[in-house]
Amino acid sequence: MPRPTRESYGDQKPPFSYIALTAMAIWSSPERMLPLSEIYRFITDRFPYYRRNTQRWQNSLRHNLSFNDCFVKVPRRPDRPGKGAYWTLHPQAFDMFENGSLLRRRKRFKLHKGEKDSLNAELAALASFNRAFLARQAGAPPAATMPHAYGPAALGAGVSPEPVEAADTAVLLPAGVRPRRAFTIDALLEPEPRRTPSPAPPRVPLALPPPPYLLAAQRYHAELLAGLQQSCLPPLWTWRDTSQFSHYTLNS
DNA sequence: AGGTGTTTACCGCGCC
DNA sequence: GGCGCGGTAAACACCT
Repeated sequence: MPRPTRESYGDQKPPFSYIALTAMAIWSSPERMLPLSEIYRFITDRFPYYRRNTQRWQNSLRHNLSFNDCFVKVPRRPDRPGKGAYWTLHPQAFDMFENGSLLRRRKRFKLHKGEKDSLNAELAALASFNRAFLARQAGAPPAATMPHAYGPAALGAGVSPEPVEAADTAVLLPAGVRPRRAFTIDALLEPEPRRTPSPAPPRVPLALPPPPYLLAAQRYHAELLAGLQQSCLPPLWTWRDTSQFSHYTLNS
């Protein structure tokens, strides 16, 4: 039997779940993260079936994004304003699909409470970090330092979820994870101690050199994403181009 | 206002 | 029959 291709679906419903479709969209993006509108666009571009009844399936898709721990909502960078956050995949969610087949899901991906709490704390901290930068940019009085003192290292996979008390706010942190640097605006504004170039440079070159706090925000964001995604692309998932999604598996 | 995100509830299906 | 998963509907809150 010939292997079905992307094109062969035509107006037929593709055999992929919303989770698989969303994973495809995220995987196929250069930064491995997309805003909701881009996920929609990926799907409607490739699968004509989803150009109809958009309200129905988009509601389902949003439900999946929120409901499944395999999807992680990453706050926008301050220099990329817009509606909604970016969505990416949790690094530990990669064995979700059997042999990389997007048709077969092994098991539902669920984070333990501790892991979920520390991830949420990290992301919430990034969001407030971004807000503080924007406030500074707007000329507001110097924004207070963040109440937490930890960095993106907390996102590493496979860490134990043992809770740790943070400064003035109880924040769950994986034990044994040392913050790369203090999570304060001032600390982040300091020159990088010794670091390779940022893994996620801005796609569009800026006309003017961005102010230091913006660079710091970008750096922090890149660090966080690197922590999230470095384990996202094991050799099994050799990446070529999105045409591979015309097959059922990513690594066939 | 409309898009985005969260949550709850219900149903159908396949598997054990 | 119970359970897990996927799909759908819907209500609601929040944000741009």
